[in-house]
Amino acid sequence: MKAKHEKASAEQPDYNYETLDRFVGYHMKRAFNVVQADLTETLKSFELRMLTYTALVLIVDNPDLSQTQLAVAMDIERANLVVIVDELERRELIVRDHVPGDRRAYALNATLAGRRLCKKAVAAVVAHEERLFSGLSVKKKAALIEALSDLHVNAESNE
Amino acid sequence: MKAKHEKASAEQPDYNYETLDRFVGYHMKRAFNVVQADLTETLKSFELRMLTYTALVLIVDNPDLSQTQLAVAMDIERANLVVIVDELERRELIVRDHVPGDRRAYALNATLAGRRLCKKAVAAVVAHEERLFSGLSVKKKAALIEALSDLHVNAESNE
DNA sequence: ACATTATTGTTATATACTATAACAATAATG
DNA sequence: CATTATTGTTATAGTATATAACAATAATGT
Repeated sequence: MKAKHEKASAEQPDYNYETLDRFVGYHMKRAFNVVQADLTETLKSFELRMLTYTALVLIVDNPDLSQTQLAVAMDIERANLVVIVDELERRELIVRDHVPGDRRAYALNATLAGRRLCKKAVAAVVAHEERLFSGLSVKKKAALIEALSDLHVNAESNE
Repeated sequence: MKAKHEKASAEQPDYNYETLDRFVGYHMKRAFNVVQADLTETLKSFELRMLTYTALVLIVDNPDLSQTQLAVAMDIERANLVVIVDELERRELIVRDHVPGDRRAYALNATLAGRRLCKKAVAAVVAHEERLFSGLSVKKKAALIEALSDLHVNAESNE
């Protein structure tokens, strides 16, 4: 008989997950934890976090975006966007350009340094996903993306 | 031309997501946000959060679980489990039973009230998932679960 | 039997994410 | 010109997550 402190075999989980295993949401959470942990490591060398990375990518792909539009695109509250934009601006990766005719609004634009860092970070995230999803066929990966995007794009449409 | 403050058509998102859309992780995050928001609403009437719900389910399905085992099962730090178990204990949904021969450890067990609440909460989560994934065929839902669980179960095995 | 090492649960602390409310400045509307 | 709405910001609170350190206690090694 094993001593009590010996770790249970990793290949043979000895917990009863029968209830939780029925739920897609549970698997989504656990799987996303794995992805997020690896993504966090991947982005660390660029001194980016998931939110600042996402914001940078969206600003690069959508010149002249306003903060409100960026918050909507990221599905976060406007108030919580401020520190994200502040950080990207402080690092001179983006600028808050003034909008002619509207003194309230900014037009967010990436700098050259921002676009360069973005390109590198995207390449690193591509490698991170290739690593994580290497066991998934191209067909299954496409199906996964389709199912997940159906879920959140439809939810965005219903807002 | 539309006035500037008019909301863009919801059916026709006018953002360029071409970079982010390539990433499974991005879709996982966005889709999970949707699931989590609905789950939060679902659990609110039971005064449960996702973590206290998960803990309760695991304790019901695994009598005599230790706190360390529960933390492992939930993939969270032992330190962060304390307030979760505290709350379930305070609500008399679970008890911290002593372990004969080991004064350090507890055996976590659900009370009758805990099992009853768990049963109702699980039923509500079943309905929440049926609502959210109604557009997904049974086959596709199974494929989604398989892909996601492959990802996180494999990661758990590699720890 | 005793010293050493490991485990269990806890406390403290820090960071990040998320939600809500309120506000000033400014634009749009009536 | 008064009223309403928008943009961005500040403040605050709650939750989740990570790390370090510790006391009490069990397991291990000699």
